[in-house]
Amino acid sequence: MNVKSKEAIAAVTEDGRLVDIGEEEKVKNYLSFADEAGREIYWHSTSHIMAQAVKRLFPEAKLAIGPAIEEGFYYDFDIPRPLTDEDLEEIEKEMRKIIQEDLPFRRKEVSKEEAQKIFAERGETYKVEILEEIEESKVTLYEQGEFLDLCRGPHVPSTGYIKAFKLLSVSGAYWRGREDNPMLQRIYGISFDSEEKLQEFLKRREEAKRRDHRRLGRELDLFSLHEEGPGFPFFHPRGMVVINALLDLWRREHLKRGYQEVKTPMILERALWEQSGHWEHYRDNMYFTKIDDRDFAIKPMNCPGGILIFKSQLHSYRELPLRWAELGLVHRHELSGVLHGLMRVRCFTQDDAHIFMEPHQVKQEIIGVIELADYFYRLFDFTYEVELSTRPENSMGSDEMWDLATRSLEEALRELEVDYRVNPGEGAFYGPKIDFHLRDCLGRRWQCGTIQLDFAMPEKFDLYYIGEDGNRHRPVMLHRTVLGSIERFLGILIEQFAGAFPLWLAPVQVVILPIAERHIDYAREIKDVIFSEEIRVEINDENATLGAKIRKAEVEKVPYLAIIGDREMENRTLSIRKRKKGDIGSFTLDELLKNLKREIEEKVVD
RNA sequence: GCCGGUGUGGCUCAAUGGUAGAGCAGCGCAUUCGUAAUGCGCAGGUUAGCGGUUCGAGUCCGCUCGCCGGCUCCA
Repeated sequence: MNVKSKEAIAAVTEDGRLVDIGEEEKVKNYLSFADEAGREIYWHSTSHIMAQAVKRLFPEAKLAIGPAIEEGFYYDFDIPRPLTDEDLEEIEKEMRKIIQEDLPFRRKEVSKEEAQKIFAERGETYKVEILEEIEESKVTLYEQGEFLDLCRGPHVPSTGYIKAFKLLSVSGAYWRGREDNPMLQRIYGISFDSEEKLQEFLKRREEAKRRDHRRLGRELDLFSLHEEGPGFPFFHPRGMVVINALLDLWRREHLKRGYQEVKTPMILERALWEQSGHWEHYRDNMYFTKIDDRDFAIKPMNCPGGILIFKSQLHSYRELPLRWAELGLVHRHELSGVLHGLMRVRCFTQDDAHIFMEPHQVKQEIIGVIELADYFYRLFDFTYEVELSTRPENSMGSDEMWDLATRSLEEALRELEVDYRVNPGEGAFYGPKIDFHLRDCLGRRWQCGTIQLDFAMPEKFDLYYIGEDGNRHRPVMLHRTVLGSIERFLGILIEQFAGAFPLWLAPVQVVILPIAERHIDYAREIKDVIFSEEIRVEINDENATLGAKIRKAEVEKVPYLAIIGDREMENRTLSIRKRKKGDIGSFTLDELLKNLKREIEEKVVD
């Protein structure tokens, strides 16, 4: 938008700064709600309106921060009383008034000291605290009516610009995200430039709930969760079919890429975990037990086990890189409040692998893992986000080691031209990592694949191989997952497909529906043939109408239904119904089998 | 772990402090049916658990546990 239209809410200057309408000089273009930056301004402005409403209703409330987020905005308040849903309605009502009043957002530039004085007078202790950390001598304030906030801006010209909004939820949030700080009340909301868009958003959110893996997992009889094992999921026969179909492919692809499979015990002596550094850095997340008076730990990671295998033999440089994959069941004591269906659990199966290699092989191996992860994610049309996490505070190893490891990861990402974000201080305690994040049906991001480079563990365990020169050399170790946790990945898969898995993953691929009792024998014959072709087939011979059987199969999201009545028996054919599409016509058994096999082989995603 | 909410048959939900009920699913019987729900019947609950208030608690209060939405933390 180069011309200032009536939808314009802010502007971008030629040197790339975002400014208010009215402040603009040398404008490159104007922003509206249609622009990402415009939406952010719109949402941020709505958060100011919400804060104003809260201050009107709760004059004692103290303001913390109120940014725009990916979808919407929030504002944190320190209010003595917990807010209820009724309070939210009152706040919404007040916001409507403020929007009606069409108060202009006024920008003011003041000195930092002056700002501190203003906020101190108003009792806004959090704002004063924020000001203490601002280095610039000048700060900007935004004022609409009686409301004043410390803010960089820009904002929409006036409160009347906000056309439709809704407050979505209240929840607790630590001041500055630190556990030891007081807990504030955070109100989440969203706004749009039309009521229709708001309604569409709310509808989309409602529909997303129907894709929730926790709901579908129960409805499709894939898994269950029980009070008796919080965070420890139970997989049912149908869930295991999906997992095993996935793992079949996983094994084939790993074999193809030169991996070998290993398996290490779930319980290992505490001394091992002390040596690996887990005792020092990861103890709070571990479970412990005692056997014959010796202390053991339930493994939270698979690496020490893999290391013991490595150390069980002398290795030559000719063997490297050694790629050892392990579907390892790990247990981690996660805080009770973070458990979430299959996405966040206390025991999960990592599709782990440890690669032991020579230093010069590092980049190539990282590239290999990135490509493998990409293969799996593309298979399901997942879009994913990549993050590079650097050295955390509580970590082991030297700075040089960390620099080298971090650089290697960066180089591999650059070589493959992968877009990524840097996450400072978020690496593992033994090395930096590249993480792959997938999104669930509500847009929440979950880490799945990870590539962690580790120079520390080989040191701790004195790992070595014999080089070409006949001397001992230290291998570099790489920890990685591709799917991440099988549990989490299944959760994402369920939500991605809303339970309607591609044929190759579907727990039941074909259901045969005999129309009347006299068709059952023939239907069983057909079933046996399909079954012998390793296709997961069931027969619904219960005493119900065809319509009812079809409905049941559709609800269960079975990809193909084969209907058998008098006509089919006579012509030796099957009437085929495709999930969500309906009747697709008559096929001979051979034709059906050929089509099914092709669809399975090609792993068709529709 | 923290903040808030919440917990009634397998599932979805009813029940002014006064006898716990419905639909779906399940089971039985009848029906033998042509592309998303055939009919009738039966069974199923110490209202998450423990304690308290009360003549009387699913309902009010307290504690514990689970779950939901966030925060923090992570695959």
